[in-house]
Amino acid sequence: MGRPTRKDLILEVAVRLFSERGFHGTTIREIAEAAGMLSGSLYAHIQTKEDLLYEVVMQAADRFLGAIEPLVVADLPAAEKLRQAMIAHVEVVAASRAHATVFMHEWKALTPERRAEVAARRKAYEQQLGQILTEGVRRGEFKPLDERMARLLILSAVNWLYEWYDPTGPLSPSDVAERYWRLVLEGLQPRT
Amino acid sequence: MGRPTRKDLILEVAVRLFSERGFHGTTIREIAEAAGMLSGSLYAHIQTKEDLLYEVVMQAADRFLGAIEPLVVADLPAAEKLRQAMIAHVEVVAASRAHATVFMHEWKALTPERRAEVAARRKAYEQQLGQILTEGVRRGEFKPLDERMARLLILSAVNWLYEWYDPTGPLSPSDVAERYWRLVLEGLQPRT
DNA sequence: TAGAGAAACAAGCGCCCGCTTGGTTATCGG
DNA sequence: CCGATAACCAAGCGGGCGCTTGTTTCTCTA
Repeated sequence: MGRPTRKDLILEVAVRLFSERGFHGTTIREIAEAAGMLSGSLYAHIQTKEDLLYEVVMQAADRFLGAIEPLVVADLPAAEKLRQAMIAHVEVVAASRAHATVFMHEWKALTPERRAEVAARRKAYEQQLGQILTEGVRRGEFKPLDERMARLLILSAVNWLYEWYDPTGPLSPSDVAERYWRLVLEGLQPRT
Repeated sequence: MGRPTRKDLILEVAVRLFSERGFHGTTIREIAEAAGMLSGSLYAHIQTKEDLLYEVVMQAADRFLGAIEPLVVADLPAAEKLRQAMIAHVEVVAASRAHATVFMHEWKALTPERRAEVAARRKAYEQQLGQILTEGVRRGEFKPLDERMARLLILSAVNWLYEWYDPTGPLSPSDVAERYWRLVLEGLQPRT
């Protein structure tokens, strides 16, 4: 964790531009200019443009996975695990919204091998979430439910955050997560 | 109506390629080849590459809006309106998954004027959904709730469909919509 | 303060981009 | 079977793309 290197600066600039214009919509010259240099100078720090995308996407994957992994094995009720997992996820989006955007939108621009690598991380994340749900059903904390659809509903909610969540707005990450969590647990219907 | 024109063929090819590789990741020459002609021949039918994107995105917007609009004014309970709106939305995704993908991913590649036009359609759609929710709360069909967050939860679920839903799989559009609808209405928790 | 290593520049290569132009072919009603 | 019209081809323009090469400038330490 030393002070930021030039590479860090370039990655920071790249993730911002990729999130705004997409990978194919961003040129090496634009990245270089935003980093305060000419395009050729970039290549003292990177190999290819796609390497930049790969590093950004893997950084994002690590942040999301790192947020949920310690929770799954914790000794907590499933509903509480779910709550904390959602908070952690929103916090990652809040702290790295550009990363989240690139992670969701641009990973398909990677080469097949790297795309497969990212797909594996995605799957791992989904399985962690699925595990919380399965455990909750087994413990009787959740009703018997369509585990896949419930997982997809929650995943959709958190994966869509990058489209609208503004961390400078009135809702903190835990506000958002708590509200989603309540909605998902209790539903829209009044208790009869 | 009438039989498909060359323009229709080109749009069909374009939406497929845009959905697979993105707008900036697709070249005019690729579209032309997939349509069985050379790149110059395309320009007998279109003005610019971006016009193609615009037409595709507006087609998608019209399909989604056309699916929800007749429902909002119908004389039905709010929960039933919501159910039918979700079914209609999933059916649009099932029938036009490539359109849905381009609509969600590529509209930011449009010029500012056209992007604003699309944003207005999106907002209109969200307002229709919000209206159903507000009405449901007023009628006592839904508990008093955070209307914005409930709207975002449902929107996230249906807007994420293009990422995973396979219309050739075992779940029909109404299967998917019904399951989401039940989850959203009833929540994960067992009735105590 | 000399010199090494990191960082950036200047210039440009080969390629593909979106798009244009001028001419050729296929189709079909009269 | 002629002529109009739509559809397409062949060729290529100007420009921007990702990336390379050879040189210069900056910065820190010995």
